[in-house]
Amino acid sequence: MGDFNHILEIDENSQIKHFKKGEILQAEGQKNSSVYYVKKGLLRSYTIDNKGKEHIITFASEGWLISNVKLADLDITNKVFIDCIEHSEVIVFDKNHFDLSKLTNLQLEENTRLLERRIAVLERRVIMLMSASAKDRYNKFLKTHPELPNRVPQRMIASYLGITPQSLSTIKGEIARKS
Amino acid sequence: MGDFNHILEIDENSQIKHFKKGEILQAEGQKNSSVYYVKKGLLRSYTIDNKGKEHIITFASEGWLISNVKLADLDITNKVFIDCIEHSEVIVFDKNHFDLSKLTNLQLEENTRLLERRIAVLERRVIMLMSASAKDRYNKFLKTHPELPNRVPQRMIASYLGITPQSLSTIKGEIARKS
DNA sequence: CGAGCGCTTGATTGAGTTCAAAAATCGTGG
DNA sequence: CCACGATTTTTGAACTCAATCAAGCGCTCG
Repeated sequence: MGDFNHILEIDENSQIKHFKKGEILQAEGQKNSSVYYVKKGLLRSYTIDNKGKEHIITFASEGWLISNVKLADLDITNKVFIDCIEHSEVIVFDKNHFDLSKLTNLQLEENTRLLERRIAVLERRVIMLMSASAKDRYNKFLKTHPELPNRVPQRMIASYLGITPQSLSTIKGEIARKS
Repeated sequence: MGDFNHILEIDENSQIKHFKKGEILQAEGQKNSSVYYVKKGLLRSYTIDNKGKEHIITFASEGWLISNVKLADLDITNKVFIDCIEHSEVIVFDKNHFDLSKLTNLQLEENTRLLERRIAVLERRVIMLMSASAKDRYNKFLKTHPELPNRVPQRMIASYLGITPQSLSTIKGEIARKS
């Protein structure tokens, strides 16, 4: 994740916690949303659409931050869940830790870089979803996250790619048959 | 766009410019990317995929900022174009204006809020693309951008929604027939 | 050992694309 | 201001990719 040392300093507003596989760190609409830094393990954030389907927004493995975006000024509230795919060791930052007015200039700069990185990732994902076939998206996923297929159930990868588990299975079959 | 007065202060690094319809403000891979605030008119940012198809990332009408995200630390460079849909009056901020180390704390806070808003919008778009049909996406678009259909060619709306102009035309026909 | 969950595989269906051509609109120069 | 060419939009037919429906297999965990 780089060297965001200042923003990740552990202080009175943060603590190390352990979560078991399947544990929910943050449920929908939770008020005081935290920011989580994954020391070890694997988390995911996802929403549930109005048809009851899960859509994974991000995976966060070792060294990554995960959080819901706080939107004081916007009526849009993305109902986001965060839970645990593997047993994980996580630094939990109280929202106060990321309270802008309490941050130093250096911390704000680091935070900005984190946000910009996230924007770039999201933009690329939007473009992928609009332009690439399911197979292309899966191949791209394998390139950018080569280690995840071993750690994440297929159905979650499908959910991340925006396709059904059945389609992903078929795609995998086609790829395997070629080689 | 809210009240981002501090970050939008005009200084020696910014200037007001007029652009004609069709003019390109920023071409792919341009080094010193600027940030544009639309006083009047309409801009768009878009990419071109490897099949040569345009995909619109954002529309920016009066009161909105538009820019490419700068990613010093990431190998990913989204090749983004910005051009003019209507004759527009734009404040062009030199990249130095948004040079983090030169910003005050207050400006950094405002910048952070802008970035977070953008993330929320992008996340919702990702979820939309993964869960909603073309018709649903179009209806949602009409709700959130009721004025744009009068100002933007259909094919660009289609490009924004991730569908072909033909499909959008068909969808519009269906909607019209119902009422 | 059996129940349940996840993955695979195949048949069918449907939303959206592609290809093609006609109709409408826009823009520009005379 | 009109006319003509260019671009956009509409419409229709054929096709394609991925979703849905459905059945069967294999593994794990209780």
